[in-house]
Amino acid sequence: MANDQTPPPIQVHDTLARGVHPLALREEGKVSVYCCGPTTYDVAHVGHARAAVAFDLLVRVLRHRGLQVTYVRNVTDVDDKILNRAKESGEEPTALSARMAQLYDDDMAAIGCEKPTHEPRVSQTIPEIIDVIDRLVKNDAAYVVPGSEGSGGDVYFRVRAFPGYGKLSGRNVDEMRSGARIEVDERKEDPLDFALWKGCAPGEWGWDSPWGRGRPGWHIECSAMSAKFLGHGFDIHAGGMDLIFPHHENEIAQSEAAFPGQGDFARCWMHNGFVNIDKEKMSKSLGNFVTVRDVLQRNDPEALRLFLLVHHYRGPIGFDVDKLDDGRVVFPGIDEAERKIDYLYTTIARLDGMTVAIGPGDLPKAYADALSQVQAARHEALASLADDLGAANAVAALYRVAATLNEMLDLHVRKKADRPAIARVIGAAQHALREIADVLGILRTTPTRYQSRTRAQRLALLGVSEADVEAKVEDRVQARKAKDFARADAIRGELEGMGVELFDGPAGTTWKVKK
RNA sequence: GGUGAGGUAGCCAAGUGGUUAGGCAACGGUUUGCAAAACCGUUAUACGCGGGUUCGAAUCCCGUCCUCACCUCCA
Repeated sequence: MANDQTPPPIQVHDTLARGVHPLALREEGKVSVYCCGPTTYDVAHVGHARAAVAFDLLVRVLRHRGLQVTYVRNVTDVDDKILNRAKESGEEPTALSARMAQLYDDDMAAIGCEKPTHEPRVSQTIPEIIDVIDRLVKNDAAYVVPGSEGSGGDVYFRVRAFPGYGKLSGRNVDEMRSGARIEVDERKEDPLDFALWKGCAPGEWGWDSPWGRGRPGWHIECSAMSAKFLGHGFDIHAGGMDLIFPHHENEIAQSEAAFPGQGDFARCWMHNGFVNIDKEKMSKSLGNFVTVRDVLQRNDPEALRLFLLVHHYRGPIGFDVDKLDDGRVVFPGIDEAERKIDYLYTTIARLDGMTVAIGPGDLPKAYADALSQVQAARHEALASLADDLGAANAVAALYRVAATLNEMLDLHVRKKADRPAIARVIGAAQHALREIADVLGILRTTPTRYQSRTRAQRLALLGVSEADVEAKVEDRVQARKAKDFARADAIRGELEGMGVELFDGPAGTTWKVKK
């Protein structure tokens, strides 16, 4: 069982079908994924990072299993929030959204998210959007409300004319009506109807359309973009739980009404949970958000990614923010994750210069056991990921592999006679470690680079210079040579007070900054 | 009011019927001039509460309490 090399089939939670089900693909060997990306009016916060990491993980797991993935993540670069923000600062809306889109890309790349296959923008999809709206109008699923005083007209979706409305979010239109607190727009036939196209004045930010100048409504872009790059009936549609209603519900209505008789818009719907601060959802409107940039100023990007990965993507994450006595802000959860990243890179660094071996043949029992534990850990990691992206178990398995690796590296020093066997176990463990880390999207650089970048960051945060530390370390080396241990310990104590830890190894003294 | 998510040891966090998840913290050991790191071991008889089903429940059923989210923009 533990030696079974093939992980079980992938299954994921489907909001529409309510539950975890095996992935049933439209086309064998290929997966189409559409994920709702950001509205680019501001920099990304940890909640955005979570969504991106969750579905980057999905794509990595799918690809690891040999599936050919087309991954589309849109950029909403046309929106009233962008327009309003731009008005405040005097920046052109297009310039603002282009700038924010770039920052988003940079942030997501920093935390190990691969670039999607396509990153379409609303501003570059206007003809397709107009085409979908046009179909809806022709199908009588939408209606036009002419504009006044030279402004373009509006187009609204006729919600009650779409029988399946509410199937994703579990709502029914009649119950919603009583609970709705929407300001009633006189021009709509029904309060539930939503805008596909919003007319604007001739000079305003907008595009020409059959209904006059205007901008697309919020939901229509995803219908147009997914159709453009993936076609109707693609495999997985992903996004945050807050998008289930109304955004995703409306996408379904639009797309299925625009392409009647062509089946479901998307086969499976995956939604990630929220990041909370003090039990409340992190969000722009509440003002309780921490940006990705805030975190990366204090922590390594891989620490943020690991922190996100050890929480199951559908559950809530509590994001802790602590203020130290000296006023410094820290993120304890991210710090802990960073110490684990330290551990993993330190383990990998020990492999440097090590000769490993792979291949068949009998091993002494202790080493055969270690080898099968490594294989079991690998299998568990992949099996857990296949079961609705159980990354936490994969990380736990990764720690176990690293522990075995360290154990073997210790033994390698002590038991020279066993080195051939040890090299075999190390070879297998190294392989498993790499494979699991790659699927998770962590440990993406070399230990040397990781250590130098984190050292620089930590020293900068402490306001301590590297030269200063080096000088003290050198003093202590001299003291130890002279067997003046009292002085050596005093220097060590002093460095410790600064946040610097020392390690007296066989090759000399090395140091690192504590996290 | 409707819909959904969640309540697991000091803390974080997996687990959805039956042998230890894992991490942090703590303690002991190997190692070390002493430490640190690494490894090994120990520790908590944990599952919001009350019933029920079962040989057996954190896990299924019924009820109940609490937290959060969505129903308006939101990852």
